[in-house]
Amino acid sequence: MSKSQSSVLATLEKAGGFLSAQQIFQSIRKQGKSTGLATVYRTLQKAASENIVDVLRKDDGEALYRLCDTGHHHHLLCTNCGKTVEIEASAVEKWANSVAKSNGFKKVTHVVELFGLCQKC
Amino acid sequence: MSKSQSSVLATLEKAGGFLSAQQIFQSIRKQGKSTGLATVYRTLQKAASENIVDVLRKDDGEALYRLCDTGHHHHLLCTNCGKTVEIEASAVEKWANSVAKSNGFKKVTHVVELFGLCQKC
DNA sequence: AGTGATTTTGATAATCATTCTCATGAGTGC
DNA sequence: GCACTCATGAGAATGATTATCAAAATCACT
Repeated sequence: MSKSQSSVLATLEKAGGFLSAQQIFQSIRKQGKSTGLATVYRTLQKAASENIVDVLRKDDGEALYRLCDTGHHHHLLCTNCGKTVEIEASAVEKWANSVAKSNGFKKVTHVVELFGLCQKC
Repeated sequence: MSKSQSSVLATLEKAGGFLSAQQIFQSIRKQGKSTGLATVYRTLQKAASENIVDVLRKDDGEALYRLCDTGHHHHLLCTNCGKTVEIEASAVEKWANSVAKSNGFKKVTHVVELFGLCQKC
């Protein structure tokens, strides 16, 4: 892991929540370190494909990233306060794959997100 | 409702599934009708704010739209040709509700969509 | 129908996140 | 030091979405 790449992950770790690629880029620059957007995106892509970070999208389509060391999972998001709960859903994974297979689809990905109001809200 | 606007909704109705704004635009043009991207987006935005259409986003951030007064179900969508298969998923419904309840969430809705390449593509 | 006012349209330009390109630089082994 | 590989990052390219704005359609009223 190169220095540039660990800056990206370190930034995410320090934030402890969701950040956009652009925010990460600016944050690293503000620390005086040299980096480029391409590197940030590359690192994030690789980390996402290795399930090191979680990706989700804001309403306007911008991607947000967060460190997640718990493998593939989904989210339960409070639509009021933004609180998120990570969900284990191996049942859903299996279901998605079998549905895809029985319809002749390949390279299947899935989106499963739950929304609601948490206890406080 | 103007003629242009109903073309957009009619296209969605005929498709019965998710379409991107770009697909809708091209589909209307292929029918020989005159339209512009701006109009398609405007119509879609308004319809979304009035809860006439559902919006969700593919992995790459592109927005997909669907008329949303049809009964609740999910889709398996070909990311290449746009073919959609409707999926019965009562198992997923139950799972979503139980997950929500065990986390103290109320008024839960969910987004479950599968993407992949169909046999032809 | 005529007229002036208001709304809608759609071609085009602008924006913004993301990806691509490629010359440069850093690191590694010999 | 030297050759070689691979990551880097500046800038260009891409693609969806949004803003602009003049022309066209529609409306309200006579």
